[in-house]
Amino acid sequence: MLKEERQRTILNEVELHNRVLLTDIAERLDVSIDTVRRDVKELDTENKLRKVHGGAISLAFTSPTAPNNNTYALQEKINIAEKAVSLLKEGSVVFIDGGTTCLELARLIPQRLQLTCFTLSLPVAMQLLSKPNVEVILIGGRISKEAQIAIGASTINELTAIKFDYGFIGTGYVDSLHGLTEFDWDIVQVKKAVINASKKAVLLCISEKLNSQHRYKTCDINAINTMITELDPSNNLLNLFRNHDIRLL
Amino acid sequence: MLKEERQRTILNEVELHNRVLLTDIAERLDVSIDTVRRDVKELDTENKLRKVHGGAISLAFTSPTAPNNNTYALQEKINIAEKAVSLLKEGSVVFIDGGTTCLELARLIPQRLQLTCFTLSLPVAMQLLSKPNVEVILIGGRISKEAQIAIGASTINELTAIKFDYGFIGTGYVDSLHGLTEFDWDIVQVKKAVINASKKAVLLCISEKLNSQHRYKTCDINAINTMITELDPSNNLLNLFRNHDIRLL
DNA sequence: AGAAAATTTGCTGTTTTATGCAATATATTT
DNA sequence: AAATATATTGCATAAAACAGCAAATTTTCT
Repeated sequence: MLKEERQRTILNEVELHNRVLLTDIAERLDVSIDTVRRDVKELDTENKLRKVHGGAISLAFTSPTAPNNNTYALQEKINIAEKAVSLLKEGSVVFIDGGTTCLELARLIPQRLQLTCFTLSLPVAMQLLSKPNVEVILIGGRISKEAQIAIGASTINELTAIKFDYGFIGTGYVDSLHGLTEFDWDIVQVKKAVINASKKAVLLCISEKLNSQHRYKTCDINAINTMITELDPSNNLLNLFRNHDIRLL
Repeated sequence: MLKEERQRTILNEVELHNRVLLTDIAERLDVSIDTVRRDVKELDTENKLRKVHGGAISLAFTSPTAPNNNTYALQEKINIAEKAVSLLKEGSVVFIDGGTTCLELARLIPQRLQLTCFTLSLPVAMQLLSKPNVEVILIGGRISKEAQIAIGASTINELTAIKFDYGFIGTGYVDSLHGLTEFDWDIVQVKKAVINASKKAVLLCISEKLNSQHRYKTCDINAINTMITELDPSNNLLNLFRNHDIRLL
């Protein structure tokens, strides 16, 4: 195995799980601990990760951007984000919504993938700044303090002039019958606009939210092209969604 | 578990609940109390939190000045920001530029002051989110990775439709003769638009930048209404600016 | 292709760091 | 003041980092 490959593997591991142990990775790659240590040292001096006693941690872990350790159900969300990343193709023009799941998606975009990403979300935009090959376009507007995204008429207006290859969106609540719903009216308005502006709308949603609903409706479930949960697509919990014309991932 | 992970967890806990008990966290992390104690001690000397008898508390808890990291010439910038804050009046509609000085201004806006703040800067917008009485409006656009602000035609276009009471701006270089100049052309374009959109343009600038210049020109010094440095307005270094019709603060 | 040079890798012994434990001291509470 | 909880110190152990060296591999050059 080439040094490059090894270092790539280490980096992937770090980006994915925020950390690695030298011993683990040495065993997995079947090289001596010294080699791994040297690799990590190099990657550290290249500022690709941060070497610490016993292993290495992601830069995101230390830097101001996203010290996301208290995200609820982080593992599930990472799982979802990984599936979403697999949809991305070189040169795609995509929209990434706010919320912790979408933030994970932003975080897991591979360094070398060239993309144009639109977003309404401040944290997502911040996260994307660390991706050298991603052009970041923030759609501005009045900022919602809780959701940390742009909302309001001017925002919606801007959205009408764009078409995304994929719109990756989250939702507060989802139900096979009542579709996507939210607690907040303003948020529903921008989400509607996003879905309209997306050739394909991809819903990222942890299974815990399935079969829940709230006051304001964003769209019918049919408006969603692909739905990603942390579950296996064949899981029984998804049966109700299988009837609709939705791709499950 | 790596030491850094542990410390991260402790920090999160502190930031979240403003305090932790050493015994609690030791049990949760399944390490000895000594280890936690040592971690907390380290974090304390790094000024990430404050160690107290039996546990640790958040910095925000002790000092009103938030946990600021490693800004260059921070004290000067705080000084400038404080003067700028004194210009703010209840209900003002202002623009706040990017850069560390302006970020300090955003940070120092009093909690109870009611304002409408426009900005192009992601960090400034994030900072403003913690101000309950500030309406934050982010002007969107293509995001400059280095400057972390929105740039480009659509951004400039949006700026033409607004008038701010005050536009608080920074600059890369300033000179009494050559005016405000920058290293980056795109940035000059948006700054021009901001100055146009401001009834009064207020320049925030540490004295170190006085009498320096660069390639692209933002505006003449006369376009600036008020100039704030960390120096006393009577300081000799400001003599060259006194001739112009500028208010020094 | 084959030799020489440069790089990479694994191994050795040594040094440093991290952690837990116990004894003692200090602070806090009742 | 006594009882309890928390801090400090020194020490022992294990794990990890480091430095130097030699074997193995890759690259470069003829």
